[in-house]
Amino acid sequence: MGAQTVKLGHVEPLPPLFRRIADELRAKIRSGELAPNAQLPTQAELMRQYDVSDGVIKAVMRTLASEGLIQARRGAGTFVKARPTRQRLPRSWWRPARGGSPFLQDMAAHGMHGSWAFDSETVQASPEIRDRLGLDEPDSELPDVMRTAYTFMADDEPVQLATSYEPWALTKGEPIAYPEAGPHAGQGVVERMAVIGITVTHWSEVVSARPASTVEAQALKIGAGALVLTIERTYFAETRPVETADIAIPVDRYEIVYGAPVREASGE
Amino acid sequence: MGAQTVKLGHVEPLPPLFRRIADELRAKIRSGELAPNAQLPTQAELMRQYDVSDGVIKAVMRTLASEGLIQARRGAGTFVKARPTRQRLPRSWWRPARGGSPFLQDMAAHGMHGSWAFDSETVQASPEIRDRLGLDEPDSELPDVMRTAYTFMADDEPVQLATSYEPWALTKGEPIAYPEAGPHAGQGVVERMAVIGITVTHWSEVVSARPASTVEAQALKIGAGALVLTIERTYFAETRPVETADIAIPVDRYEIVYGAPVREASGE
DNA sequence: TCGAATTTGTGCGTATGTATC
DNA sequence: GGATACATACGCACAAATTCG
Repeated sequence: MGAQTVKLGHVEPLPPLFRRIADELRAKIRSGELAPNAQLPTQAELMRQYDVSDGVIKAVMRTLASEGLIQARRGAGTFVKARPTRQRLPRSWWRPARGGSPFLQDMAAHGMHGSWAFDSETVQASPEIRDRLGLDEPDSELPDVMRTAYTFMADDEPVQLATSYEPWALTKGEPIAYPEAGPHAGQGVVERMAVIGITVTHWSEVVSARPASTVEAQALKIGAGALVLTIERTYFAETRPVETADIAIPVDRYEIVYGAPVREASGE
Repeated sequence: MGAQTVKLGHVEPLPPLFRRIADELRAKIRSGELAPNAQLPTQAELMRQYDVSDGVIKAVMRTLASEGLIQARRGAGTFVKARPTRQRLPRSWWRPARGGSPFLQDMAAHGMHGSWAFDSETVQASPEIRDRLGLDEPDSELPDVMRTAYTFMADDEPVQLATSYEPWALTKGEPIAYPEAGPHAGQGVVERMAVIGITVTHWSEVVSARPASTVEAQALKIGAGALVLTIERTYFAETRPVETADIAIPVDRYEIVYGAPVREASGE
């Protein structure tokens, strides 16, 4: 049963020059003819080889760079990006109800050393965050969420940016009001909520991707416009959202892994 | 006395022109001053407004387009992209051991009509696929995997490309050898494997993102180079991989959702 | 239906800035 | 400092798609 190709009555026009050249170079990279870390011919050299103007070659370079295949270093040259078996950031289906920071657990399970920096303050939530947390319109200027910005590091390399939001109405005056201060600092949302009698029952993560913003690129030490995976994570106690977070992960160095068991049907 | 050069600490250089202009336009879009579906000034107009050359404006447009904020239509103009509340593709933690195609179930659960096209053939696996399936080097020219290429549609719009690989050694001669033929056509991997006595115990999905290839862009009806989320899915029977698939999903129209319960610690 | 005007896409050539070797 | 190499910017020409009288 081979592939079926149906030719309709119209001719595909040739792709533009820069795309055809990009295709050629991409093939050479994938085939290994251009090995990882090898230097590509200089742009001037490529202009001669293909007999095109510099604009075309630059478009080719932009294309391949946006695919993460090459990296240009000003003054040095353009190099095939080594694909050093991207680190995997496990996001376990299994989120234990006790046991400390999920991030540290995941890191430890994979032999990495995790650490983080943070910054907490109470603010008024944006409409989107209000929606995700199921909050009403604020009727005053008072803050309605605790916002905490995290930078997570694995082996001293930044791997995640996260901004977490918790309804201030839930945690105000509680010992866990500041996620990273007090006796329960550094623990996960599940554990901290348990302290104030809230049982987190499930979580949801919405995964997407986009180019990094300027600030994200700086914080993650990646090039401007490099891709990041984005995760909107929300923890629920039954139907009520109790925490939500925006997470950004650079896609060229890390990939994320989900997994779960397959089970016979049962009540839940 | 000769001229003295005094270094006053370190001055951040201004971002390049095209980036500053892109920042300005991005802000106008986010603030709503440029509403969704509104037409941007033409490139010629922008050249006058900012008093820059056409190359700069084109770079600005490329930048914003790559961020998914605008979309240019040749001959017509450039428009702010409406963000039509992206459809969510649920990827349930819960994969029932019985019940037919997971894709159809997910679609039905969200009130969409799912359908798909496919093409199966036996081939020799690439080294990467061999690695994911735990297969040995082939010692002949004989095929070692069944490859099936799928195009999944939701409400007649392509939403996923998937290429599935199953070890031929497992399924050769079995009634489920061809995933989409015979009495068990259209069922999920879990169910089909059960037919030949293999119990799928868990799954793993590695999520990443990259620009779409030319063929992917055509199949998904998206622009060349638009972003796709990629998933490497593998089903396991205990420790043995029994199926793996490469999945591509356009990021501008769909986002994927994972979720699971939080539970007290127990054996598994 | 047709053609002209408009608008974006591709390509060419040149000049200058800046980082690296 | 000099040579090399990529990044940014200017300006022009033409192609391709759309719009509109």
